[in-house]
Amino acid sequence: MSDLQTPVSLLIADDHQMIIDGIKSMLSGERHFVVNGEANNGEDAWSRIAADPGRCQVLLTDISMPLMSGTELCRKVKEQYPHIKVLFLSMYNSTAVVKEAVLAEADGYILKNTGKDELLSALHRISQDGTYFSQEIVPLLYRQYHKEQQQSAETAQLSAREKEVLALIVKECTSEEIAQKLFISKKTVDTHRAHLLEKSKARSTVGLVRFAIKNGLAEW
Amino acid sequence: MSDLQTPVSLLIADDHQMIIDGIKSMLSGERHFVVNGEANNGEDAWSRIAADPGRCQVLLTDISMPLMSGTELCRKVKEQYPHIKVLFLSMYNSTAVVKEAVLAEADGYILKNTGKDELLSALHRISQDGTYFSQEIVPLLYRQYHKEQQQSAETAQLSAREKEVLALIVKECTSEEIAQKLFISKKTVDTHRAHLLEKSKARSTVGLVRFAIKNGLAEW
DNA sequence: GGTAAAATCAGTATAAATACCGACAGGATT
DNA sequence: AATCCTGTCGGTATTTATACTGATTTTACC
Repeated sequence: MSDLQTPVSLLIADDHQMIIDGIKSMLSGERHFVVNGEANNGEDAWSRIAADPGRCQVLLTDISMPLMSGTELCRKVKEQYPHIKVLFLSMYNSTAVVKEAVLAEADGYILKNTGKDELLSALHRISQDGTYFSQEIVPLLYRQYHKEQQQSAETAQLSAREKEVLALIVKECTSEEIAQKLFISKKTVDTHRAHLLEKSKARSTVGLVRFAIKNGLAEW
Repeated sequence: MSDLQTPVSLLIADDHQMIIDGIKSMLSGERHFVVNGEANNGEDAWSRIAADPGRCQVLLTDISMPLMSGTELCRKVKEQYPHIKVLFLSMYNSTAVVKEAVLAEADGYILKNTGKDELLSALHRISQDGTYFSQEIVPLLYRQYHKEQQQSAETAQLSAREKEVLALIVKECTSEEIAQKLFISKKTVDTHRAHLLEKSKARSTVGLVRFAIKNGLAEW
């Protein structure tokens, strides 16, 4: 994929400029990698890739970003330009988020609280057609893999409708209001709430909100 | 405070190692500043400062960290070692968080989505006995200053007890449970809740949770 | 020593959420 | 054909939260 003469080109997408600048500084001494693009949101990143797909070999992206999330960005990239490798940079190590990333066909996933060395390891592995997942999240993947078809699901896979209801709950809507907005009965909303409580193992609406936040299921 | 011969020594506290490494990389070319200490939580940072107060001239710290928050760390530092400058690095630009920082006698406050240039400007200003607050948060400070004594207070200043109750609400406790934990009547908890709803302008408990998150009033 | 805010508690009433029960239609899967 | 999941509703009952009004004590501050 790359030799010493032609470094691997990177595109960094993160809404925190400090992270971008930090990574650029870290890699400034590296001859194997060169950052030749940056974006502060998913849509911007997508435009840059679409404008010149050959310019970017590895996409280093945050999960939660404005306009377009990292996972959505990843999906689009993998669909259109499967040659581009995607490495996620995330704050969260929750099972659901990791699972989302894997389903989006990510090549790697590292946490922001890891250091320079691990970043370089990840980039090396990924640019050589490998994958790299932080040590902290490997157990999550393992557990996920082995419990996938059990309904125990501490992670819970919510249906589309349930996610819709949850998003409105987080927006401070009452069941009545949600019913009106979705053109369904309040009773149906209650049923969805009950299922959400089960799947998220929450005790109350507050728990649902926490669940939504941790799993990136609501706009913030 | 410093000349070209003796660079300004920095201590960085952030639970995201990547931020620390990023800043170190950014400053590696700078002769004016030298990072000679790092910590991943507030307590660790405090230990390092207490161990050798002369080693650190500027403390660069995150707001939300495990064990001890950045604001608490700042308070202790300013109380014991007022010569140490404190620059906050934060994800949030909410009025309440900024106010907390200012009340803790911070010398500066910059957002993580700002870049290398602004970081250097901030460090220069602060190390020369000045202050530096990100452009984005200046309006917040201004507004805060002028609306301080009005009860309109879109930010709301919660009492210690109210914060205590709010923290438990976010932890999925019911009013009953909160009452038991704080050894007060459920009725009193209800009163606190009512005041919290007023001050936060929330419609329900969900709104309180959002408020707590946005203002960094609950552990996450 | 007065004033203001905070913290405490009570009563009453309504609104909202949760816990159960049961049901049925449609779609996908086996 | 049988099964499972999703989405859709209804009834009933209980628990929790919210909206009022009003009150006392403590604390802090001027």
